[in-house]
Amino acid sequence: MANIIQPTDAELKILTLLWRHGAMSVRQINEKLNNEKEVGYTTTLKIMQIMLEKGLLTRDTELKSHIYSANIQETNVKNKMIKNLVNQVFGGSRSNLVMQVLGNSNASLEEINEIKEYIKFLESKNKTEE
Amino acid sequence: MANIIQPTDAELKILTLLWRHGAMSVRQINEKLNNEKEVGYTTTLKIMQIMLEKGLLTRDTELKSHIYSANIQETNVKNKMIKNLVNQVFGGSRSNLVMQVLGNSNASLEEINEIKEYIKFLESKNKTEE
DNA sequence: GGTGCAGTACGAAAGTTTTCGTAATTAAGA
DNA sequence: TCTTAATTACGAAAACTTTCGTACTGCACC
Repeated sequence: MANIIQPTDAELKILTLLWRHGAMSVRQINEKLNNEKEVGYTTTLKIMQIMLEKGLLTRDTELKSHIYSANIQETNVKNKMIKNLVNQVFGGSRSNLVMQVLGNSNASLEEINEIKEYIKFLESKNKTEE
Repeated sequence: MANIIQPTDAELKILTLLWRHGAMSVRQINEKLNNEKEVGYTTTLKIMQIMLEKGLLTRDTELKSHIYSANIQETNVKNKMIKNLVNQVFGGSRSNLVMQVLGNSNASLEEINEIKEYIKFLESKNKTEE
């Protein structure tokens, strides 16, 4: 399996938009980015061209305005980022991370219930597999 | 409360060593860093001087070789990093992060049990507070 | 065919972080 | 006191990311 590259901040924002909304032109991405923070069109274009080089994106050049797609799996990137965080500051222990999240200040009852449900689901899934 | 600065990668490594092992000289930090990856002594020194300026560290200059301490709480930094990750790629939902961690490949039974225990503890703590 | 508009390509500047060379400083021992 | 070794101070280069200006391209419309 190819090693997952850790995207930069700007790259991550673009990937997130593509994961969420599907393939888009530079113009469309740039407009969405501008909802949060003003950024020039050619800036966005340049970043996306770099991402293309790195293999983070692919594009369809049929039309005049090229259509870009993410070429890296959302789950993989997220897992990679979690792994980095866990290794950097949680001594490699994922449960330490989870406990820090839950223990922190205002983990709502709702969130905790959601997680309990999910654990139940995982456990039932494991049972089935045995 | 003062706004927590997000430390850079190099800064985070140094903070982690100070949190884990307590106050140290630049020489000592540099040696520990070199266990992982070769880095020049003056590089480490420079980073630590910058961290001092930013207020991330304090130092005792009594002795010739200055002794540095972390001046920022481990928990605060970790929470800040979690918050950033959650905002960047989990749409602000902490439970999404937790579920991604748990659901990922090989969350061991042991880890899950650890987390279940912790949730029980949180719930009992809440009950007591009511 | 010429003009204008929207897009792409690309180099280079600006900003940030990391790295390191070199000079200044201090302390200890000959 | 002089020399040496370890340390600190500091500027600047190197590396990486983001930003943008400008030139080039292709197409539609007149």
